[in-house]
Amino acid sequence: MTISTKGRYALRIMLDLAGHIGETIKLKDIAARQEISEKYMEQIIAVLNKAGYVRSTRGAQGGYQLVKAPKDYTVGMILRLTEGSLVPVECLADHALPCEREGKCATVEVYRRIYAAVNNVIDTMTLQDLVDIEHEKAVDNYVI
Amino acid sequence: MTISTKGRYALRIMLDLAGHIGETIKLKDIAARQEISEKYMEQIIAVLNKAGYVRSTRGAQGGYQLVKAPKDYTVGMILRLTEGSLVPVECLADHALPCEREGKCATVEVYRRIYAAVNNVIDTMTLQDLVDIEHEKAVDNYVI
DNA sequence: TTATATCCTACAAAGTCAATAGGTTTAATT
DNA sequence: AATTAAACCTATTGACTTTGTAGGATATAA
Repeated sequence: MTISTKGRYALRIMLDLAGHIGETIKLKDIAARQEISEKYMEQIIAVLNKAGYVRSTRGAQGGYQLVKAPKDYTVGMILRLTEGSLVPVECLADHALPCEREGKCATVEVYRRIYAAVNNVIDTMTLQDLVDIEHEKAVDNYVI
Repeated sequence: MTISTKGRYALRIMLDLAGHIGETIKLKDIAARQEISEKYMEQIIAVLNKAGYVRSTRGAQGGYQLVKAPKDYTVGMILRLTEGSLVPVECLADHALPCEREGKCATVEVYRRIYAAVNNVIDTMTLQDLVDIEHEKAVDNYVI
């Protein structure tokens, strides 16, 4: 039931960019701030780029920026893109071959509910929510 | 985010036993009904046995039975036992080493909510619920 | 005593994860 | 024009996990 580094890093990359709206940010800087291997991040941001979630500028002084506003990216969009489907069992996937146990399998109801609960969380949180949480945490740190 | 066969098979084994209360059921029969490798099931039911979720009877005419009533086993108990913790990220585990990013990491809030949502589902469903769902499905099949 | 069942441990094939490595292309700067 | 800095692309690899298989040892009913 774990979310892999790929999806988690993707979320942190997007959140980092969301914290620098209007700027073009180099991977090297994100890698330094987030303490993630730059080479590995290249592969992850390539996916975000191809999906049109970020825009890249090549060459010296190049980098990345978000295409849309942070509120326009749900956590679900980012995780699904990078993790693939978040189904707890294969038979719930869109492309799944029909399962012959379907008509009598009671346990699938467990997985349906888990899936719905997870989707509900990730589809109702946006990058902007994470930016806000980050700011609250920064304030907390200052006060304490 | 997938639940492995180990946890899924454990749930099906427990549900199978829940459908035969008062009887001592051989693994061979469960394996046949559930279409799961008997040898693999041995390993899974050994975990359930050691945890005291089932009682075994050795020798000829032996087998397994539930120790308690189906309503007394939550899905969560069974999945956690066989899958291990269901945390979406390691840092949320009980035994986790403190994360140095804790104070500023906003994304962990996503995982906290996912974890809570999953726990809510699996801790509010019992084996008895699954038995009931199975019966409903059987009725549906008859009507159609 | 035989048949039948659980119990135990080792092993292995296949797949996935999490990078690492090494280059190519593009574009700004000098 | 040459240099530098950045994104882009693709292959490979080590470690780990998953999903079983295999082969026997032990216990008990008939």
